[in-house]
Amino acid sequence: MKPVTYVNSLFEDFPEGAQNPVTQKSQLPKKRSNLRDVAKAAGVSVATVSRVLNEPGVVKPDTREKVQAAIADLKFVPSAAARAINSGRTRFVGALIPTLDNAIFARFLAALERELSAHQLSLVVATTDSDPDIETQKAKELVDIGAEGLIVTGAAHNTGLKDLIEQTMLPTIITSYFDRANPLPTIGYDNAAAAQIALEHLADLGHSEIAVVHGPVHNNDRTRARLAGLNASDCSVELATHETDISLEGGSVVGKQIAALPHKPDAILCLSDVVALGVLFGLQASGVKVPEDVSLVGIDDLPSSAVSVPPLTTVHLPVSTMGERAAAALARWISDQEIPRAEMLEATLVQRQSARRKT
Amino acid sequence: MKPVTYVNSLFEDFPEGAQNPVTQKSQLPKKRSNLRDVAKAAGVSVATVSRVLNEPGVVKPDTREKVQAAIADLKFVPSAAARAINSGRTRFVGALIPTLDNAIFARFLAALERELSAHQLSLVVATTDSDPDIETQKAKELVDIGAEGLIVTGAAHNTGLKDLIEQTMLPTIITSYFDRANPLPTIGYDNAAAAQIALEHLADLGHSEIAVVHGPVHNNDRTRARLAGLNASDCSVELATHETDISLEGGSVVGKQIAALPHKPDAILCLSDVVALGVLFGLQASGVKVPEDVSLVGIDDLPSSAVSVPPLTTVHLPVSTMGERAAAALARWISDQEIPRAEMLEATLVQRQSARRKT
DNA sequence: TTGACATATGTAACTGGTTTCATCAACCTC
DNA sequence: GAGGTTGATGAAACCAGTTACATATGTCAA
Repeated sequence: MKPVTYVNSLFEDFPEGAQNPVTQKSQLPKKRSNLRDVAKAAGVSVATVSRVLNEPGVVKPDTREKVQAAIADLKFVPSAAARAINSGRTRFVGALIPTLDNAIFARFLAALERELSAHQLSLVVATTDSDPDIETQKAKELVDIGAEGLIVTGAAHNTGLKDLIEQTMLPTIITSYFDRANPLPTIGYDNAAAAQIALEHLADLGHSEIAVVHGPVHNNDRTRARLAGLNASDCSVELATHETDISLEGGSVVGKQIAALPHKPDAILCLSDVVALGVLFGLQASGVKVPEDVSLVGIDDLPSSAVSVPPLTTVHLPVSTMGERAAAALARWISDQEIPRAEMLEATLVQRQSARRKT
Repeated sequence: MKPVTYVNSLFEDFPEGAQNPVTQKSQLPKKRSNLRDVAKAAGVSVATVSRVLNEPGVVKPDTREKVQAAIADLKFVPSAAARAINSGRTRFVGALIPTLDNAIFARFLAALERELSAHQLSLVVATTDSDPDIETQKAKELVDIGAEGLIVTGAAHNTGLKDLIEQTMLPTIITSYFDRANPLPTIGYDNAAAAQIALEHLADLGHSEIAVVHGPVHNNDRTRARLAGLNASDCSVELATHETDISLEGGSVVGKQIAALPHKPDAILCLSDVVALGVLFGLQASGVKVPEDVSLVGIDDLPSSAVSVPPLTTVHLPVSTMGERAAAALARWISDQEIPRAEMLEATLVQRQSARRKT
């Protein structure tokens, strides 16, 4: 074991301009003190120190004070690992998400973290870049450092990850996706239905030539499910699909392309709001007006969608609720061995001003 | 110790419509197998099993295979805690950030996580809502679960956190802030200078009446530093400050307020880009044109700033670089006990189309 | 044939906590 | 005053790994 050592001057000020020069190592290993040290210093047994830490009520007040003094004196900090080895609990779970760059995942994580925190669980975040191999790799790392459970995005994973989950029997919840028949519990929404809601709204408004802008279908079952929903719809519309990056830039590029089209579509359906906002910017930069010249709808309902000009008609995906539910379900799975049931959350249309009736 | 138990049917399919009903607990505790079990099954000693796990090269191929077979057979997964207790390493660090809702932190985290991952470190995220008490609380939880280091935002923290860091001697790096004289290493930019760059640009363009829109100053030393930079500037301009939430909505509200003003400012300086984009939306919704009627600049340089209409002139803050540097520095601090030096990253003006010369 | 040395494996101590069980004193009851 | 109960504490086992050291076997040179 390499003892962690410190330079003593860490908390002293150093002169201005003397660009903190401490690049040498410490001379005094000054080993971190442990339970035994504290027990010796306080003149009690290790059991008593442990009790002071965990059930202070059962030790006599003056003994307790002696121990606490020793703890403070030795700057004793209990080792998380040693505690974990006995309890079998590490008190954290891992979340595997494609990216942090899309606000939708940031919102999801925020809710997840909030609810996990309420259950005394911390959250380790790992981004996968939508690559199943990276996903599996990161999952292994999470297991390796002791994650007690996993939150994964979508239902498509490579066999490495499935094997890992099966072998370790790690409580794992699938989010952003709903499938009652999945062997692992899914907590999410029906992506196909969400896309259909958006499409039907456009059809209701009288639009029949619709451009669909979506992110990469490769390695993304949510996008594929949404596209499948569109194709399965019985609206009599004509769809032209455009694949691009799920980013403002990606959307903007497509927006400009569509603006340059000799024959423009009646409406544009973007399979996520970031892309929709990007398309809006791209159109506006090209002088195309929304919704006067073309209607635009998205899916997600990001905060930006409510304040953009015009505000974006979109399908609200309850990602915050999803985060809360997933966190609560995982917490109970871990603490009570209660396997969660699948939960479907409702996606709902939010009508704003970016889509209007065809004139 | 509560053994973690599982329902055996977890990976079996269940009939459609029978909404997975497994809410009962398992009958067979089926204790997780450990090193000793594997050793017994393979007919070798625990040391050999350990070697197969950690230095496979030194064990004879056929012994190794026997052991690996036993590992696979018993679905053995080494305990992270037991490993950590010997190595003293838990292989993860914590990051305390105000919120995930602002894309600037999401971008920072993404870079941080990427670089930490390259150093075999995982990242535990904790959001503080800019509340120093929550921050301290979460920091304690992070230490409690074994974080090997900490990344914190800004230099203002309550004494609880400072004591914790001092007592545990936990490697801790301050980001989003630069101060060579801080006892803890800071890796960030000069917030005052960043604000001055934006202000000087507006002054250079001939603007003299400038509205400043900023987030809450309470508990936010970065905002305060930026405001201080503005006040310390020798530009002969007149500043009117507006405080609002750091969000699109917050900015939008102020944008509408400014649009309704009988006497409008020449220019608007927003101390963060989210707010600037919100202001832009608010102005546009009120029929005020940027930059024709009023110039607008932000600070941060978010992806959205490059594609908005008009694209936003802003001050680029190198948060991705900051994330990488902080991760690298923390990783070396942890593994080599090498205390990082403070690093100042340059903030630079990015001229786009939202600010123009006063006519 | 023997000593030197490398290779492969096992034994047991060790990490830093928690927890069971035993001990002992003080108090209460009959 | 004997016997039972309660409260406070300690000794030692235990968790699941790693690792220092010892041992056994095999190879090669002298």
